[in-house]
Amino acid sequence: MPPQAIEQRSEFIEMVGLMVQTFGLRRISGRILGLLMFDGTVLSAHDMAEMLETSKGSVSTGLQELQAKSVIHKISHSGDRTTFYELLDHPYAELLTQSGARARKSASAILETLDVVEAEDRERNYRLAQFAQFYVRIADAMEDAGKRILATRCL
Amino acid sequence: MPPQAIEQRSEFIEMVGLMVQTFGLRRISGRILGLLMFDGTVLSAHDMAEMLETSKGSVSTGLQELQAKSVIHKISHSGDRTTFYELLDHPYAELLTQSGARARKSASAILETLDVVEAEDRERNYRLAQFAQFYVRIADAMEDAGKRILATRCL
DNA sequence: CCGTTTGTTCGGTATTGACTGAACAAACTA
DNA sequence: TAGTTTGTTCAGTCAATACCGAACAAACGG
Repeated sequence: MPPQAIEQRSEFIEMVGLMVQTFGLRRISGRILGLLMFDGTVLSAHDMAEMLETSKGSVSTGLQELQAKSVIHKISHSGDRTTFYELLDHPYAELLTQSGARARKSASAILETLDVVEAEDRERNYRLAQFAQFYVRIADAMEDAGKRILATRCL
Repeated sequence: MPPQAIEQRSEFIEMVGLMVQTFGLRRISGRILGLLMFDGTVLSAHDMAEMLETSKGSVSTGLQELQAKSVIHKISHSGDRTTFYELLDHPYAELLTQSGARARKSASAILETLDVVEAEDRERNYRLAQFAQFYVRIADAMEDAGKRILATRCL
């Protein structure tokens, strides 16, 4: 790989590391994701730690996080004690689904307050309901986006 | 206000404080937002600091943040040196628009990498394009949700 | 002008949480 | 069984950053 390409790869990996933080993922998880996306290979935790110049511990927790979010999964070959990891087919749809679920949870938490509070203040009821609606909209939007990604992917 | 209601109010305020962190807002900003939503009143920075039992400095930066996000705006009455703040009519739509814009920026950053990298690796091109698509979908979804909120609000 | 009230700025502090690395565990080979 | 490779856990460290509060600024009344 020419030095310029190495630079591009490393920049991409770092960029993904920063970007995924929006979804509550660690930077290390994003860097692993970036590595897998850029190289398109199946990799062991050991190799990742070397390639990303980081500790095995960080990689281990990052891999756990990415598995919990259904972004990657394990692969094992018979006669080889190493476990490898690769990107799943629909890595992003799952992220969206989970973000949507979180938003829906926020919405119901607000509605719960609305239930508990005395109903006499109409304006407050309206404000809280609107706020809950806000989160419902986000949840819907996330789930829709997830479905759309699945749909286009299957073409 | 009965002690139970005070407890409910305070719980709601703290909850909003935590929830808005998803949007990259400070906790203090969310607490201010929660206060304005629950009470529905126009408040000065001084009063907020007292009510939230926090420093004036924190409130000041929180108010700046909320103004930057177009969630609240200043109000001044003639013959009164105090500046008050109140919720805007469409506080959440703007948050969504801005989140959408950020997602769109991520998408174009990925596409930029796609441009720079040698085009020979078809599979990589596909993976990166899919990743960019992911962010485009999110951006679209956020903007749609924003528009829908504006639409329902105007009924 | 001085005192008072209101609000901002900014250096210092405290807290959160991601990362490290060493110790441990597990799985395989010789 | 000892040795090697691979991976996880967890206590400790470090860095990022939200918050505090003191000093400052601005706006007004007396």
